[in-house]
Amino acid sequence: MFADVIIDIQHEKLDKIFQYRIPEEIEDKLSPGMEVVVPFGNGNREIKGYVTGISETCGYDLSKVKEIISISEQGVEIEARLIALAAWMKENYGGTMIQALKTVLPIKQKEKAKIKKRLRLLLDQETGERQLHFYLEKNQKARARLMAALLDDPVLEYELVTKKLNITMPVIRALEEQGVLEMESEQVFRDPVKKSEQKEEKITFTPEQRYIIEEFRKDYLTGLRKTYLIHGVTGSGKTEVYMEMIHTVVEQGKQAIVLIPEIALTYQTVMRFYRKFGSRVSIMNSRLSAGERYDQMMRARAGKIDVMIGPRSALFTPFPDLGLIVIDEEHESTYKSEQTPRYHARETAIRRAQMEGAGVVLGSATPSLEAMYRARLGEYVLFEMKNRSRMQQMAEVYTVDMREELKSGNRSILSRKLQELIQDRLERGGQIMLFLNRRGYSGFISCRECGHVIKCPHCDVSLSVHRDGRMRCHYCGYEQPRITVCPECGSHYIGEFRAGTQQIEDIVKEQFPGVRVLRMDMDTTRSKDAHEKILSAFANEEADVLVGTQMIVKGHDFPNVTLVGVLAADMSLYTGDYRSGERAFQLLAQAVGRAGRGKQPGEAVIQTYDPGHYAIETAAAQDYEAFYEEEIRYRELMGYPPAEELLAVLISGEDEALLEKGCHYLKEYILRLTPRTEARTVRVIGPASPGIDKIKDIYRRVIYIKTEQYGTLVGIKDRIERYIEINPGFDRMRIQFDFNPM
DNA sequence: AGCACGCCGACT
DNA sequence: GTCGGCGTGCTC
Repeated sequence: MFADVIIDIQHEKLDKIFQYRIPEEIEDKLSPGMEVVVPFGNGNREIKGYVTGISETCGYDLSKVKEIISISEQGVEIEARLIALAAWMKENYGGTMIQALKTVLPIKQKEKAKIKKRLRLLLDQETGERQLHFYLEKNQKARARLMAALLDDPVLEYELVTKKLNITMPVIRALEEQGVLEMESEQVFRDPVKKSEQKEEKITFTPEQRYIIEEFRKDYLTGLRKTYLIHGVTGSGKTEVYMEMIHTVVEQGKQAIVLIPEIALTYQTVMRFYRKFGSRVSIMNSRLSAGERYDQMMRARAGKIDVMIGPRSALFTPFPDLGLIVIDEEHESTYKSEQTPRYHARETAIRRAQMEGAGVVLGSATPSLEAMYRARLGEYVLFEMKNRSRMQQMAEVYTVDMREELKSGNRSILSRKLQELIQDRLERGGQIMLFLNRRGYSGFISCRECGHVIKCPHCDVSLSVHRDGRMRCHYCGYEQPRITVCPECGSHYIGEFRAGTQQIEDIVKEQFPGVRVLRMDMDTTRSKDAHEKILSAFANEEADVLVGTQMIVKGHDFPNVTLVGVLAADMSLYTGDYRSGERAFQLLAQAVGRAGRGKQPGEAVIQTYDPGHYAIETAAAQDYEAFYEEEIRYRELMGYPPAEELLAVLISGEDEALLEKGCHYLKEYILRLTPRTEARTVRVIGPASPGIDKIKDIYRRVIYIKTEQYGTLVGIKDRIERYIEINPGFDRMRIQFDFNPM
């Protein structure tokens, strides 16, 4: 008997299956999912590996096949279930089995968040120079190269040294022994949440809450496992409902996973779970160290935890008896993975639940079109929560047409209505949130005369102007001084387009002297705890106005905020993909929902150049149903998901001409494939450039395939995978699959 | 990633 | 000649 083993070495070239002979003594003990020790390489050094399958035959030269040394102590059956899930992911989302496995195995995750190693120079500049001369004299080129680099910059990333400088480990070790440098690895440990007072609040549920809790309980206790979609307006108390459901599950001796978008994973939310479930709750977030993450997974596996809260990756927590998966803010795009396999946590959760006999609960104030569509089809049970729980009223919303503002001579970014309301709030001591989805000091630069936009020479995205007078590319970091003359037509009428959060901050300060403003965007939250610091400062009413990007509208309750201003609603409206309407609606609805979370009623102002757009109209009216009806009609008409299924085939490579040719052949192949499969119902679009068609000198193209059956797309994906393996030229391109991209 | 192997310049 | 450093190729 032979075992398929994936070895525990982090390197692309070794990212494949190796077959080993299974010694007789362990033959009946070994099963897929177990951790084993195997001999590897010339020196037969002992390496950990994971068994993914067992077979009678061996596809490799038998004389070269080695034997498994032993089974690692921890090897448990739970991973076997996750391997089945990984296989499903590979099948449905594309990529290799290894990629899928790495996504799913908690052990692999530990490696994924690899520790950054660095080299630090121990000598001072003078001794260093002498050492450099010494190496040069002895003609030790590699050592000299490293030494010179260290003299330039005394701390170097290990990756940079090995990849860019082409220095190998023995060289580094030699210098280390000579006392020239030291290796250091950064690893930050900290407690997930400090143990604090654990007192359970007595909550009285609204009739809506009670109904859902009871219905779920009835189903669960009679052994029914379904997928539920809770459509609950902001402030309707979804979290309390989740907690009661989890309580039901935990009572039965089972465990629950709660997925939350990373950004909403706040101290407040977590504390609520802590108060209810005490230390049987564990939290995972990106700030936990690799080791700590691993510990959490092992605690879960050992049955020491009942509830795991975390982002997308927490979905693979190896609980011994999983009972429920909750996905909060189900519509968030962070639930879709950006790396192969590009899985969606919603679908994958439903699959895992099915395999392990668990239930799934999806919750959102603005459910994704997909989820609502499935609910309407009867695949999910739909629950509605239409009332805010603590007798709060919905905010009053005003839509302001900015074209009218301009006509009346108001050239400010703030409309008169908004200015008036800000003034009113400042006088009455209420807090204000101003929301704009753009980063930096201002936007891109364009020529008023010929329309030319200044772009990054490598990435084909517009450069952003920063306050220091330089223009930067947000993808590759390229920068150049600010331009004053149009390089195309020579015009001097060239300038910034629209404003950024920093500019808004300045304008507000100027227009309302003495106002206390906090700003939250990519620039101000770069440092570690900046995010929480800004939010808690605002919550403590240390500022009157919070100006920010997307991140300020997600999941935070500020009871004293009674005015929300959306400064440029259109910005998310025309991003050139079919989800832009949905995204705009969600963003606006969320922003509006931030107003009036306390005792006082709230108001919101939406500024737009297109007040008649259905996404803006329905968001202002806070009418999800109306939005859904309009949007689904558009999707059905155009054949977009969820009405039809869409597969994006992403093709990238350094050679543009080769890429064009590859795309052409690929499209031809797909077209040849389709008449045999599903006649005319399969449509192939492209190849086109995705939004940005060049990043870091790598060209990108995309071919879209639309059809009614998901299965058809999976079939096409399989055929393409085989096609590119057989045909030459494709090895110099990268091909990825993205099902129903977000 | 980490090990063996083989090439190549420098030094006895 | 031989020693030691450095690049290359392979791993079931």
